[in-house]
Amino acid sequence: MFKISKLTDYAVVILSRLAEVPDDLISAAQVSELTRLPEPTVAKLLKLLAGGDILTSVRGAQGGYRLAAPAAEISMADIVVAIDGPVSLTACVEGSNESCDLAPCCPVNGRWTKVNTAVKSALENITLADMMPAQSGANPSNNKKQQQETATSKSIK
Amino acid sequence: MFKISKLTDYAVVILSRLAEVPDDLISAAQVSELTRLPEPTVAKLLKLLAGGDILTSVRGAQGGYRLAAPAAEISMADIVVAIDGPVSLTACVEGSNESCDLAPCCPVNGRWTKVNTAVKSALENITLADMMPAQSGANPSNNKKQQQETATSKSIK
DNA sequence: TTAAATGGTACAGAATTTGTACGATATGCA
DNA sequence: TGCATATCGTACAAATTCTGTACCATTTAA
Repeated sequence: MFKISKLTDYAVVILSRLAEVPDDLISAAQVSELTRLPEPTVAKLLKLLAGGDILTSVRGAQGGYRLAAPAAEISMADIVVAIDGPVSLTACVEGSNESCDLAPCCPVNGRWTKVNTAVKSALENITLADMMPAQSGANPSNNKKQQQETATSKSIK
Repeated sequence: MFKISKLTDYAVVILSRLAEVPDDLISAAQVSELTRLPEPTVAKLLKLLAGGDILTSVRGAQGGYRLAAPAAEISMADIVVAIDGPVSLTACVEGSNESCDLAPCCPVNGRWTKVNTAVKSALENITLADMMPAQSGANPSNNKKQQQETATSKSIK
């Protein structure tokens, strides 16, 4: 159904918790407690996020994880890539080496690239900071925008 | 991996074939032959597309399918919705009634809506015509629209 | 040296997607 | 009227992918 994986969803939950205390080093066990997510899953996600350079990890006793950059500099695209791998909507996207049996006669060969690029830039323009609840001084002007979604999709047809 | 379903991919292949002969009525068997896709799968897709008002169907002998609108008026969002259902990246998106166990303590509650909207509008700004190979006499006026997409998604943030 | 914590790999269960089949319904034609 | 053609709707099994968990190796502070 064209959805983001549950793990990516969890990742955002974890990251926004970490964004609240950007200077503290937090262990997987603590993150699990903060987010109420199962610890093995949390550990796996933290590893993936660290591998994607979204988190900085410190090994050894008293170690843990910390955001590698301010929340406003971490895009949704970064997170999705870290968890789910490169954004490639189909095998037909340029750069993907997967073969397509229909390639010779396929009329849309290579065309998905446009869609792929569009979706990717949509994800690049939303940051972790945008995903966080409006903090004390933040702007509370989201409600209007959210109701647009229905109207927008209707207007197409 | 954040990808579009294979069926949606097939659907675009089918639709672009049909777009080449917008006035002809074509049966599922013929579409199968044109696209080299298995017939049962083609039949299923055609049904879904007809249900989504992307194709017009004519029942009975000499019946078949035909595009319900010019290719330039069919957006990728329409196609994705017809095949995969409404675009809802996670359960947390407004409008979805799925419950989320973490709702009470979830810091990103409702925030996915922004991402959802951004992705949706990216899909709405690409039409079936954009997915087709540049035809001889076809109107080559799609390019402008495609550059808008980036601007559009930017304006979300 | 020991305990705390991450890093990497492997794996079973669950959920989703994919592809297929079958009977019902509608239409054109002889 | 009766038959052949072709869509419509539903149901289902196989295959793939996702999800969650466990285990052991490696690193570092005390």
